[in-house]
Amino acid sequence: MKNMTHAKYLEIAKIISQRINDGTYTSRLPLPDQETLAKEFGVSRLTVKKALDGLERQGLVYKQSGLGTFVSSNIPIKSSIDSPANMFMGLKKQLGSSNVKSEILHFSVEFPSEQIQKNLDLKSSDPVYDIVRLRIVDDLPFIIEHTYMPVTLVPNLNDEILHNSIYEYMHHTLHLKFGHAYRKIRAAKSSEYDQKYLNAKKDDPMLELEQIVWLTNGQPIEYSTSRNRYDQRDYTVLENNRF
Amino acid sequence: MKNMTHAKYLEIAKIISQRINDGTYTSRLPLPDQETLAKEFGVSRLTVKKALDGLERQGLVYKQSGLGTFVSSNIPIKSSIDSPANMFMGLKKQLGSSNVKSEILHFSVEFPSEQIQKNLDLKSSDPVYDIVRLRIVDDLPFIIEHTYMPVTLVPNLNDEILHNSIYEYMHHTLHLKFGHAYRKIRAAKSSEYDQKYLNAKKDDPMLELEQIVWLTNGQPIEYSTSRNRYDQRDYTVLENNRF
DNA sequence: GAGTGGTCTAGACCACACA
DNA sequence: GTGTGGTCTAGACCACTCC
Repeated sequence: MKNMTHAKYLEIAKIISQRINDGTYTSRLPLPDQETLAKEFGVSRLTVKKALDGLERQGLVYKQSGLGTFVSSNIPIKSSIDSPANMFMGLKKQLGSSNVKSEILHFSVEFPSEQIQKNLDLKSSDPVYDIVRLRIVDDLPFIIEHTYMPVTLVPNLNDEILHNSIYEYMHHTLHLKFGHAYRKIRAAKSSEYDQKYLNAKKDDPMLELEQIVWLTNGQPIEYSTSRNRYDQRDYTVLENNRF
Repeated sequence: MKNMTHAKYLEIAKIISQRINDGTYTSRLPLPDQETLAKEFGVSRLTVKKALDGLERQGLVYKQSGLGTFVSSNIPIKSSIDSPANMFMGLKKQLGSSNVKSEILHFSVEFPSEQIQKNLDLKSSDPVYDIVRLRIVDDLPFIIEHTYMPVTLVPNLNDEILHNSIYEYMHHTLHLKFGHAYRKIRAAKSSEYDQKYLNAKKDDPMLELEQIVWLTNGQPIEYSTSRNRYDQRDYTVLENNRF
């Protein structure tokens, strides 16, 4: 079947990445060559290459023309407060089984300001949600998210969804698919809001993420800023020199 | 010629991205379909697709199966202090024609600490450079970079190179090629160093980038931390939901 | 020379959007 | 149905690395 979601190259990438995880292929050593893998999986060499290209962009392997494909070495500076900046998921999914709750600090529908019109490509007559949530992880205040979304693209948003996961609602109920995002990461001084809800001290630096997220059809779906205390989270980027 | 650096798909991607820049293809409108582009460039459809895949990962276009390929809309929250976190280049190249100078605050060769051994995958007997530079842009202090590099991989480093561009030396003289990097971005309190050299006030937050960079052959080439004042720079990530 | 990954083609079929 | 992008193949040749 040539279905996108069951594409052979995705299956093969999954299998190979499992083999890297379970130690079948080990760090700094070469994988079997592409022809051999193609025979094993009963596909053409190009399909194997496509799988390996993806894994290379994700940093799991690297290739050297004329030599082979190798498993990347482990990353020694990973830590528990690392949070991938290159992901499309809500806090709940990102933190796995952790206990994530949300307190709604503000929830309204408004006509958008000029800046929000620009950021979400809207007319002044297109209403937007204006949402401020305090996300609480393991009963400790963790992050303040201020989110704007067009009402027409995300109908019927309500308190219950806000207390759980907006992302899950968008994906599983509305079947919206995220395409790309532009994220900006900066340091900032703590505001009264930060001090009140995140227990930040007056001279505690804050880490802020500002982003616009687009759907696969090119429409902006979200403009938001998220702030956390400097000692509770950092953002990581895995970058790759491939086209 | 089937040379990597003159690959057809790279040429085509370059031409298409120029056409996006000069307005031949405009925002939110479809490009010619892949078959038409293939005929125009005298290549197979797959080669055109490969070019478009790359441009899509870079956020310049987005594709919709069954509909076409479209030019992404402009990003309305770009600002002058934005600095792409997903790039392999030194300050000089990144800031273009700007006036970048470097003051050497520290330069020594040492045996690596345990942490540095881990970060650069070295033995305790492999010497490393320990470099601290203050980067000055348009005569204003901008960023403090603390860099460790293995001596064997970057021989003959000297004051003159440090005053100019280490990256240029690595690329053009040593012909080293960067493969991937893991970067960590965090907020921090200002240190005495920051206050002395970057004119940070005591309660000014700092933005810190910590990174490991690997060559295309899997060897770690650099471990570094860079700090700037919160009001002088932010990092941006363009992220993409593609494999 | 032998073995590896990189590029490219021509052709085929599938999935999806829209009329 | 028509037109779009997505996947996949078999085969070819090239560039690079090591022996």
